[in-house]
Amino acid sequence: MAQKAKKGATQSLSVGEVAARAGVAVSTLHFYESKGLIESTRSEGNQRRYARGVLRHVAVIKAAQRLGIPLASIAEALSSLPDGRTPTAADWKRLSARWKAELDARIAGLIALRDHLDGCIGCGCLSVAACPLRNPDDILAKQGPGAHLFRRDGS
Amino acid sequence: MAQKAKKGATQSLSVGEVAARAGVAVSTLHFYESKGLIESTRSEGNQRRYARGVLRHVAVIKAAQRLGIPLASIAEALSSLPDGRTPTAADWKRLSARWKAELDARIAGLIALRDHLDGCIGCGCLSVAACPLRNPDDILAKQGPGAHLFRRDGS
DNA sequence: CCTTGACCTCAACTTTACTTGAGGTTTTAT
DNA sequence: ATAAAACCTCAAGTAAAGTTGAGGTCAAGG
Repeated sequence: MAQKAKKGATQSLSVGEVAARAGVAVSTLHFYESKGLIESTRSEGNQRRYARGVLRHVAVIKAAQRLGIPLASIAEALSSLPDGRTPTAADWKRLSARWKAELDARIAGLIALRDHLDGCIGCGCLSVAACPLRNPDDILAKQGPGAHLFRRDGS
Repeated sequence: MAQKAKKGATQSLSVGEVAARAGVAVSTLHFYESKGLIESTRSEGNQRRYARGVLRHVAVIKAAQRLGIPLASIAEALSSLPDGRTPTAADWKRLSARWKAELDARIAGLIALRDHLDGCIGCGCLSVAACPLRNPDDILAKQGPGAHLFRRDGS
């Protein structure tokens, strides 16, 4: 549990330190790196060393995930940052605004779905062609949840 | 594509007919059956035969899925019906009311998340300990989305 | 020195919800 | 009667987001 304090040289962080401070597992950091979400340099002994900024980087990733954004989309968004730099406040503002729009859309979809459900509770027809709860061609499918709750594509 | 009209004897449906009418793939019906979500009898030649009610059964499953309910929960809910009978309007009313509550909770969680996001867009701190967007211990995590967007457990 | 604890790689496993394919049988239509 | 369409089973593949394990290396304290 307790992370042993390394010597003062905290200019770069080890994977364990990042994991502890960012609140994720070491394996997750490995995984993120394999997906191009974060970067690291290596020590002489081939161990990962991270710049302090990686903590913020991970923070952005986790925040986006809580918004329901798939990692692939997050990776894409982060790759739009110059030099793969650590997201600045301005970057975060831009990214979060973009993701907020998706969140809004999802909320709207769920609310529409709920409204239909209210009607369908009394109705009970569930017709493939006519029931808005069933019909995937109506507005709900345009932005709503479903089997593909959080669509991976940008369509 | 076009489903050839079978002879008048539509007392029981073949898997292809059910697939066409319910709007799902044949493989999906096999899969649902393997999960105990639907049932079938067999013809002399070992082919699946479904009662008409299976269409409604599939309708309920699909509707629940659109609400974001995982198949395992749907299976559990359906198994609470006497004899695994086809859901009646009353059954659907009960089930959909239950699922509506989950939907409401999810919407509330997303809205709370959005509100926090609004604040965080200007803030940008994303502190692991203090930022509500990051902190999994706050109210959002109690009912909200996240990595585990639609929780599988009943907790 | 030498034992831990932290780290390394790579492969395989987990879950959900299905789809795809191979190899073989049944039904239906002509 | 026969050919085509539909069906059968079972195994394996897919995608997302990681986790777990095996086998081996690195670093720091006593």
